[in-house]
Amino acid sequence: MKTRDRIIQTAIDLFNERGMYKTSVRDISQILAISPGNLSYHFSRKEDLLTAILDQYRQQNDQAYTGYFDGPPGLARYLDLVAHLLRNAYAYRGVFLGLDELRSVLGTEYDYGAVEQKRRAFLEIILNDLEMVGDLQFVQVGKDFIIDFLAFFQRCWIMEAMISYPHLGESDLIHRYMGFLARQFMSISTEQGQADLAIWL
Amino acid sequence: MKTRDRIIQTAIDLFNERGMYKTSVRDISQILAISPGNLSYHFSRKEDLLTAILDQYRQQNDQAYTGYFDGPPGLARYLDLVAHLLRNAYAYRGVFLGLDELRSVLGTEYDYGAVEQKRRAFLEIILNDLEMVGDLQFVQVGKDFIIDFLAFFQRCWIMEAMISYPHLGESDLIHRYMGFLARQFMSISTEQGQADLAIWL
DNA sequence: GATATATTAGTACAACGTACTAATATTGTA
DNA sequence: TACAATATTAGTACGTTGTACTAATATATC
Repeated sequence: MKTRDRIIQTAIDLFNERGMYKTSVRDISQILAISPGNLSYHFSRKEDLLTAILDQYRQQNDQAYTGYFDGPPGLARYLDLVAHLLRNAYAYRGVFLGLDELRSVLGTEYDYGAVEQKRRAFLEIILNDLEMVGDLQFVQVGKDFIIDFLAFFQRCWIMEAMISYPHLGESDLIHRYMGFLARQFMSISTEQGQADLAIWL
Repeated sequence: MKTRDRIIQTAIDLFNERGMYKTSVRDISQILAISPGNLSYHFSRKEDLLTAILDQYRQQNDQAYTGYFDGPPGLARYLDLVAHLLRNAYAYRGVFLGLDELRSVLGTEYDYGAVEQKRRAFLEIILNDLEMVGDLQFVQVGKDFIIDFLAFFQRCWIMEAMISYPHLGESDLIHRYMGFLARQFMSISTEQGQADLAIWL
């Protein structure tokens, strides 16, 4: 394993354990038994390390999405996708709690408006498909609202989870928040779709 | 105005402008034209300053709640309360983005589980009242889910707002997120209640 | 096998949070 | 008013942080 990748992995671990602002670059280099200068060579700024971690996270998220789009649409498969995304976010939870530092990275490195647009476009396609196959119906609650809700939910659940339920482990959190999501979907599911919600309720 | 209060106010301003982790105690003391040692006298740790700011925030929030409970229950009045809470959170937005540092303060200084319980108890009372006066009905969507939703929404909206819509000002954000909330309430509002939602849609 | 490049260690520096001491203001009491 | 006790202030010092820099070593390329 290359030093660069070992740095990233160690950083993720420490961020999850202690939080970002309580993890120094010297902590990371000490655990890896390399010099601070070495780490500084691979990531001259701490923000560069953050960017690399975010890239890795996004890549894994994208894989999950393409995996979903490779198969037939269906509420059960979509919920599995979301659960996958939640697990992925949990694996990087330490980074998302560093919102403050994250923001300055996002502001400079990423065109966040574009990312947001892309995410919403995906959601619209998915919801349209689920409507088409007869799992969802948007009569009482509008599609636009559900898109807003899902974007909000996927962005923020991990922060609320770490603040409100810091004692819970991964599986408990996934169960709780998937249950929350499933209850929202109750309001827009057909009888056929509600069968897929059952396992999360 | 006492030095202690001036420090708090300046800190809030700088946190909102630059973010917490880009605001040093020396920045604050320089703006106030006092020595770092003076600031260190009032708040020996930066976390103490954070705690003081959070106390002030909570106090203003509590006032808003008691103001609501002093009057008759009603969906319109409740939405005004929420809008008030959102505006208050916006005023302290810089602090909430410092989630990482915030968490270590919350973990030590506050019994956050208790705060959470209290908030949910308030929400339950409010929703019961609104059901009683005939503004809400929980047929399609359960009351427990709405409580989860509101707790989630109130905790996290400001973070999503600062990430996704950093260019928007206070009134635009309030309008957007109150609209979001109102659309969720559509699913649980009676015809009578829907009249109160109109101004936020 | 020589040269160029990539990687590493070691160190230095400014800025940070914070602790400490000495000086000055303010307050309470006779 | 005068004096003691306390509260507040300024100034400074210390260890840690992110980061930049140089010199040394490993690896790759021809």
